[in-house]
Formats: sequence, structure tokens, C-alpha cells
Amino acid sequence: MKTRVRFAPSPTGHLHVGGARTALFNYLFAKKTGGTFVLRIEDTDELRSTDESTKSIFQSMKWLDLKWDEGAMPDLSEKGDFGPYIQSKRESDGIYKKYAEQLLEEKKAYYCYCSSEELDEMRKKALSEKRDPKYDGRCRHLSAEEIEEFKKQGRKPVIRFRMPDDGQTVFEDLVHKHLKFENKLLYDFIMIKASGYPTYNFACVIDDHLMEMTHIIRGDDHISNTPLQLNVYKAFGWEPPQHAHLSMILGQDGTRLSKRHGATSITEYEKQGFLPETMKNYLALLGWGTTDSQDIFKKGELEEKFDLKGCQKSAAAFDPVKLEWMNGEYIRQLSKDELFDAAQPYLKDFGLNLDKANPLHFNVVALEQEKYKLLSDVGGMVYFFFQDVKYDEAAIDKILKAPDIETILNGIKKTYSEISEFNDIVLESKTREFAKSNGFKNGQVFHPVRVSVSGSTKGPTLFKMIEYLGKEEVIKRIDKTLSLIEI
RNA sequence: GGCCCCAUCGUCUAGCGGCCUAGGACGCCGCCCUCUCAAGGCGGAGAUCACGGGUUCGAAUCCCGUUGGGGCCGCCA
Repeated sequence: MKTRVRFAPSPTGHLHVGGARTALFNYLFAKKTGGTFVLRIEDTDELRSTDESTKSIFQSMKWLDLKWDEGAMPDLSEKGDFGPYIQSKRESDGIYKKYAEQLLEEKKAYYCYCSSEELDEMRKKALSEKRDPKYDGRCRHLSAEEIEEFKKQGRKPVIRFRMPDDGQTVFEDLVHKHLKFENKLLYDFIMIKASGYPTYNFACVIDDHLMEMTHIIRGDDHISNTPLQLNVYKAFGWEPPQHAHLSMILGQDGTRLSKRHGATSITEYEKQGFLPETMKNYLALLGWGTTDSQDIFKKGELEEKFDLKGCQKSAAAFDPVKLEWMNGEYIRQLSKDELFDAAQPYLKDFGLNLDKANPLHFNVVALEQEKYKLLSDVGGMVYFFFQDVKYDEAAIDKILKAPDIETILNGIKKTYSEISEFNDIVLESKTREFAKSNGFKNGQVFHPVRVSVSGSTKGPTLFKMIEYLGKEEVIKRIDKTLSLIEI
């Protein structure tokens, strides 16, 4: 049978790294098994769902190149035979109501007239008395008179699922293996809210069944929802899909990932200058691994090697340091051409408008390729080719206050001004010659020249840098440095 | 409070009863390369496999308990 999986985000914010990981695993599973990857929007939270969030999620999915075969599309169209794929649309089509009514008729569900305030109070009281705060099922057996009375009060009921009082709900989770729950510990959850909207636990089951999902791959914070949902499948006499619960992603300190750990949304990582390939690779490795602990995957390799068997049961801490290392690896793998294109938007943000067709621009960006960890690093490392040098204080103290500095810089200035073929080969031999014939060590000469033209002790290979800068500019910068020293 | 899940270097992980005096990767340290910084190469430190009991000739691997961490118990998903 062809596999069908889905990613079903709630549009209540940007795509989170946890959500992205869930989306990725579903995507990889579909690719690996030759199945269908569906995107469904779970916007049944009328208060928190926004169109901006939906757009942002689509945008992040696109950035990560997680293409879905079926579902809600960015242009708001629907693709596939199991639509609508947006739950609010499904609600207005009356889908959930229809199934709720079926359970009502079969006495597998009932109306509950408790107000949210009453429910809140019951919960608080139970918690303060250290009792189970779950709903006690008091509306299960309302008399006709009681119902009349509630109606007279104008109360809007919710529909609750009648959970079995005994027995067990067991299932074989694809990552956690055998999971077992006592039905008497489950509770009569709300299927339909007073607003008429379905709740997650109900809508999810109806849609997963109607959309013919074969596997549910989601975070393990849903483990305790699973027995609830499984009982709904049972009440309808439906065959449930297989479940695979993925471990959670934690912050560096091992606590739940949150804003105080830094960036949590995919858009933020994009802004910071990570490549989408890096994010996919890194996220794949959080909670999953191959038997040979492979860490860098070529294009298409994850799709080929992914297997739920490699999923970790325990939670994984998100390590931004390793993420940066990995991004450096991916940046180094880029062709000069790809690097320029990838860096371009970040250069613009830096105030550098570089032209790929200009050989100088093109070469300068590639010059320090092996050093970039983030695409946003590029600007700060190449700006001095195009803008005024910002002298690093420490570099001035360390290098430009050395003895004989003026002799060296004046000598180099003279040497360079006499070079007609201003390229790195000639520059290097002339510079070395100057040092040797004047009794200076190479470093004594190289370092001040470097600081003079770039303002920093760190930078690209010296003579290429000088070549790219050009004779006129280099001499100008040496002059400027000399004037700084005199002061 | 109840139920559930989890537990190998700081971190991500390999391991699925003997190949483990526990392997790889990030990070860290040192050396090499070298015009700096990186990258790269080589080497090193770093895990009594949370703890305590079993089972077994033999356990990181199986079982039980303890501890610790996490999740859920919402008209959120």
C-alpha cells in the first residue's frame, strides 16, 4: 500500500524548529517510501490562527525545499482529492458536525453544559487538593429537565466524547514500541467547542481518516493524546494509522526550547545566514542517526537513507555551535557562483551592492569562502575592498607601533609604486625581496601591510588582497596609515 | 496529585548479550602546514554506559526498583 503522511501545522506563529523537524521527517519518510506528503492547516483555534502565520509557514517550507504533493497551497488553492485541506473550510463544509452527530446518535458522545469558568474552577480545585484535574463526566447523564434548565439559561453546550470506562488502549508505536493506557484514566474530551469548531483531538482523527493517512509522524508531546484519538477511531469502527512519536528538541541547557535560547523560528535562521541545506541536515540529525553516525549528507542522500528505525527515543538538545560548523561545511561546498548568489541578499543588507558580472566583486566574495560560517559574515569580511577601512584598535597597537614601521611602510610604498605588473605573484616576490634586502623578517613587513590595507590582522591571503585592491588604492591606504602613525 | 515517556563523553550520536580496555561528529587542547585568520592534516583530553539490584559463563545491551529529566491531564494544538 502506498504510504500517506501529513504535516499539519497550526498557523499561530512562524514555523518553529520543532515543527520544521516534524515536517522534515514526514517529508523524508514519504520520499523514502515513495509515498504522498500532505500539508494540512489546522486552524481550529479561532483566536490565535492568522493568515500571516500560514503565509510564513508556507514560506519557510519553501525555503527548506520541503515540497508537498497534496494539500493547501501558498496561492490558497487546494491540490489533491481529499480536500479541503484547511480545517476551517472543512468546518464550514459541515464535516466535523456530521461525524459528531453520528457519535451523538450512537450515544458515544454527549452534550456538556458546563461553562469554561466552571470547568476552570473544577480543575483548580482538584489540583489544589492534589486530585486528578480531568473532567469528571458529570454531564454524561443529564435529565431532560436539567437540559431544559440549561437551555433556558442560554447555555451553549459542547460535545464530549464518551470514553470507555474500562479496558486498555494499546498500540505499537514505530519508535517507542509497545505503549499501553488504562481507559479509566482517560477522560471525556471535548470534540466540538461551543463555537461549533472542532478541537484538535477530534478534527485530527476525522481528517487523518478521511485523508487516508497511513502513518502519523509527530512530536512525542502527543503520546498521551494518542489513546484518546485511538478510541475515536474505534468508536467509528475505523482502522487507525500507524504512529511514530518523535523525541522533543530541547535548548542547549536541556530545557524546553524557547525564545531565551535564541532563535527558534526557521525565518530567524534564514535571516542569520544559514543555508536551507544546513538546516535540513542538522534537523535530521536531531533525534535520528544512521548506523555509521554519518553527519554530512549530500543532496538527495537523506531522502535515500532516512528510516524511522534510526529515530532516537530521548530528547535532543539543539546545539547552535554545531549548526554553525555545519553551515561552514555547506558554504565550502558551494561553487563560487552559488556562493555569490547565496551571499548577495546579505551583502545588500550590509550596504554592499555587488555585481556578479564584475570579476573583482565575484572574486572577492569567493576569496574567503573557507572562513564563512554564516552568509551574513561575508559583508564584514569583504567590505574593505569597497569601503573605507575601519582600523582595528588592537591591530594598530600590536602592529603599527612596532619599531621601524615607517621605514617599512615607506619602503613598501616605493616598491609597489614601481611594479608594473600588479599581481599576486609579482607582489609576493617583490615584498619578500624588500624584506630580505633590508634585513627585515617577512612577518615584520607582511603584517603592517595587511593592517594598512584592511585594518585588521585577520583577512584573506595578503597578495591576492593587494592585487584586487589595485596599486593606486593600496598606495593611498599606506599613505593614510602613515599619517595615522605620525599622529 | 494522576498517567505516560526517556536516560551512552559538555552536546548530537554508534552500539541492539561476547567484536567495547565503548566508535564517530561538534566543541576543547596540542602539533604540522602557513603572510594573518580560517580551512586542512595528525594527535590528545573527555563516558566507572544515571544509580542499585537481579538474569546469564558473560550486560551499555535483557528484567525489576530508585533517582533525575521531560510530556500530558485546556471550549491550545
